[in-house]
Amino acid sequence: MGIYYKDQPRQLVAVDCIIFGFDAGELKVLLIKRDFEPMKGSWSLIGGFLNEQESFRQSAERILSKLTGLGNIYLEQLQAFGEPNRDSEDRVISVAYFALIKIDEQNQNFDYPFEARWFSINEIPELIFDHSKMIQKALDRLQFNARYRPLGFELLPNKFTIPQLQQLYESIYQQSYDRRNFNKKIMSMGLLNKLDEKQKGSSKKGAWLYQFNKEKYDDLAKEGFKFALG
Amino acid sequence: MGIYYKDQPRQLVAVDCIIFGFDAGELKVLLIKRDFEPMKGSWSLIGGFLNEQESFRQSAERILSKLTGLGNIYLEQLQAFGEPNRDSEDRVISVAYFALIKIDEQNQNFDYPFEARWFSINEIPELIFDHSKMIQKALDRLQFNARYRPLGFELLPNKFTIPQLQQLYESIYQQSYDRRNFNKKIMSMGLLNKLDEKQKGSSKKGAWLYQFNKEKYDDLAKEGFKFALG
DNA sequence: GCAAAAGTGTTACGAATACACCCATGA
DNA sequence: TCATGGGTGTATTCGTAACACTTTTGC
Repeated sequence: MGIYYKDQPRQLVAVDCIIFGFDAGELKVLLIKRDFEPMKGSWSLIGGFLNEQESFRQSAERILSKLTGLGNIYLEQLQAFGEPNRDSEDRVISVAYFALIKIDEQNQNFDYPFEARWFSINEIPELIFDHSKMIQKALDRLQFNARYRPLGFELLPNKFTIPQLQQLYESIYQQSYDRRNFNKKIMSMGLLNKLDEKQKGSSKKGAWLYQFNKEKYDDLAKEGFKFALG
Repeated sequence: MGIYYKDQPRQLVAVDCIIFGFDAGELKVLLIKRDFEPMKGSWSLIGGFLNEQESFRQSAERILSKLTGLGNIYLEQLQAFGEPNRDSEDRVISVAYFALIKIDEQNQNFDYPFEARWFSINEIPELIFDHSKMIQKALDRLQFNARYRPLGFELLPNKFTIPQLQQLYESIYQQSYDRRNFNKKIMSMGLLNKLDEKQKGSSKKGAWLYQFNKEKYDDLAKEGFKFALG
């Protein structure tokens, strides 16, 4: 505790998380029904106040891990939101993080007192405060970054098929791509390891499974390789 | 003033500005010798505490306008920095903005009690706290964004020559480009208005002056045009 | 045997690269 | 007249875009 800053104002600081997932061919956002006042019962991003002695990222990880039970999630700071009246109750600065998570059957049991639900990005309900704006900004950032960085793989299961990857990009950019060209492009990067397994279910023929080779990407990136897709 | 958040901790919140400029063929950052404790006399970014009832952007504008006397500057939030011990005195959250300014002869008289100086990005001195990291992040962001958005023009005078624009990109990306190809590329976008004036001084022949046509860019961008340079 | 999704190859076009000479002018 | 930086065109290469048929298999 110092002396030089003692007359400066202090603010409430929160961390809010925009959690993206990909499921059933659609890009989705995880929202909760808020379980505390003000605005209890309204749809909201998940968030919480920053603890003393905790970094923003640690705070985001704590919040995410409490809700989803997952660790090791892709997390990136979006930006800070600080309009003086953004919260109806009192001035609260919010640092927004966006998270990309791999949805699968196992991790759909959220630890939350009220409801927690995935919403397609085309069907976001009305949200409290400036949370809609946060989602919009997060989506802009995801669209901008996923084009030039291999973020998409964070939203797919560890093993995925090319048609899944294509669907993902189509849902991020809300447009469709030619199958042959998409295939050629992603394959020409040499960043996918083909496995000896097929995924059935989505079709009778089944599609080959692949894994993203992060090590290879890191090596190539060091030498100036520029990922581009979408 | 509400009741629901009354037991939450409050933090000191500051805004720091990374000010980029382009001069003498080099990308530069404006730094100050800090005029208050702690770390008085050390090189630092310019910043200040967030006032009550002031947004981050307003705060950044206030800080910038006090130092440079300039308004209407390109400003973009970089991110918030919040490591608990980033400031030696007390916990201070800092929201960093990066600013792109058009350096010219008129605006070199800074209103600052100590020294304020432009440093080439290759010769940044030792800075207080995490300010070096902030500059590094800002530079990464500038490099990433300037490639796909017409940010470069914010660093050039209103009227500029193609060789100046090329030098700017060369200094941002620390590499050189072929004159003919650079020319062709920027011209093919159709975003520059050629003026009927030449700029002498840098050469005997003189180079034609151009202006960036922001309206045209905005129109094209709406229709999906993707700026790419560098 | 047929419906539904997966897989694949070729051609055409446009963008990026590599490269060299002339121009205007001040000294 | 010459040194300095400004301006420009073409050929080649590479990546992107357009396009249709065959394969597998569950029903």
